[in-house]
Amino acid sequence: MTVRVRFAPSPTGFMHLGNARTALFNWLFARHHGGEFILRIEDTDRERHTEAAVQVIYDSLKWMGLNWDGPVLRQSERLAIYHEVAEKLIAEGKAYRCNCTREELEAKKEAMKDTVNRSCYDRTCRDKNLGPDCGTHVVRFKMPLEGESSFDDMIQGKITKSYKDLDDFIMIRSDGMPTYQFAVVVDDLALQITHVIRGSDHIDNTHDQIALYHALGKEPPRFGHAPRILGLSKRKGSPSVEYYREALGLLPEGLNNYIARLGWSHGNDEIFTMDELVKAFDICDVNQANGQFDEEKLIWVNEQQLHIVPIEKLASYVIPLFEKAGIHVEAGEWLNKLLEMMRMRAHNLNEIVSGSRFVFVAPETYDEASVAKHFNADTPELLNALADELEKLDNWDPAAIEAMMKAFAEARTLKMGKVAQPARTAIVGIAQSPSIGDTIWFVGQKEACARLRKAAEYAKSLG
RNA sequence: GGCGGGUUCGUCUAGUGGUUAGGACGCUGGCCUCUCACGUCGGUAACACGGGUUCGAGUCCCGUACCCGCUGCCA
Repeated sequence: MTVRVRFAPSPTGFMHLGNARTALFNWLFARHHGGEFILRIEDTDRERHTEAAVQVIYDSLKWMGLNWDGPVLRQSERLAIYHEVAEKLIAEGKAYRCNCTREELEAKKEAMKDTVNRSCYDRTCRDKNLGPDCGTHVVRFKMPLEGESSFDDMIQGKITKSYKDLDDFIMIRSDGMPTYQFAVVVDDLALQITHVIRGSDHIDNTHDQIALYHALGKEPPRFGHAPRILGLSKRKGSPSVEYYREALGLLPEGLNNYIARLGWSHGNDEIFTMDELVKAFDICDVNQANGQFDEEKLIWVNEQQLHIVPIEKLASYVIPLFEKAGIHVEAGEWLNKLLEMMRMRAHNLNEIVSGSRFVFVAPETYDEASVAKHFNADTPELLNALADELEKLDNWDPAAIEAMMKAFAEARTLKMGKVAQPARTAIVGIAQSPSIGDTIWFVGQKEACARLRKAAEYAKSLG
């Protein structure tokens, strides 16, 4: 039997990190077992979903690299099937029509308020055998009254619940739309889903769903309920893939790696490529306990991925960000070299762009602290002399530039820092940049000399 | 309230009856060094609590506390 799993989000307009992890776990499970990963849009709540919201799901999944198999299923397009199944269950006495009004239900609930178990519908209509002509009505599932429901969760272990705590839940609403609880079973059956991996907030629903499978004479799939991610408040904007991607300059590999490790582990391993994740992922190794989201660690994991992704891939991530910053770059050897230089000192994609800016744009101002620390009365002469030397250099190469500067410093009995730091400030605008040879090399001979001379003028103006 | 789950450093976690309770993030000290970083070597800090079972319990059982979820004609 080939493994078939699905990710079934409802289109809310953004991809919540918790949902993203559910998608990842499903995808990893499918790829690990050579199975299929199906995408289904849960849009039975017609008020809430829009096409733009559906597009967000596609975009986020694509960015994360979680490609799905086959066509996307839309619940809203399958109304007829739900009714067919509901009618069949009614005919078999396994479901029934209920014309209790919302007001009546509300009143009953209010009356039951102080009783021991106030959570269930009182089953007024259960044995009335109401026909389709009973007015406005819903269709309810006829839950067994005695015994207990139990299933072996791939993550949580054995979970048991007594039928007396289970409700005659609604399958079809009075407006004819199926409820999630009902549609999910019909759809998972139609898609021949073998394993359902979802958030632990669905644990209690599972008993209802299994009862439905039994009523339909079908074998339920295996379930795996992943713990929740805590601490994703809306405080900093919506806790979504889109938000963190931009705010933190994430690589998909970084997000995936972090999110996978939150609630799942593989010995002491921390950093995984996507291939390694697929190989190592086992749903049984997922934790039962909820986990606290830790942005600091996300940042660190992302940084580690920044260090190891193939350089061409890194280039493809970063080129659009450069464009956005008004800097045009093209893929190629030169860009790769720049990225190799920057990736180790940047913590994320955004910092690669901001840290590389000096290569393309001359500083307009000089950082105050850097000037205070590295510029003095000798600086104009020093920078001009250095520019002279640089101009004479006919071997334009980072190592040669550095060697020249070392010799330059030595000739003046200065330490390297006394030359490199003023030069760096002059060229970058701040005394922080990659190694001085690389820094100058990337700026280019002519431009570097110009910046040195310009800074010399500036230093002179300081008096 | 009822029901279902959970509980190892601040955080993510390893651990499946005998360990100096390990790793990672963070924080912190040193080294490296032309700066910023990277890296590297150290330090910091945990078995929620109370009862059992056992020669021996973070590991098994029970209770308490706390946390999460469900209790919708939301998904």
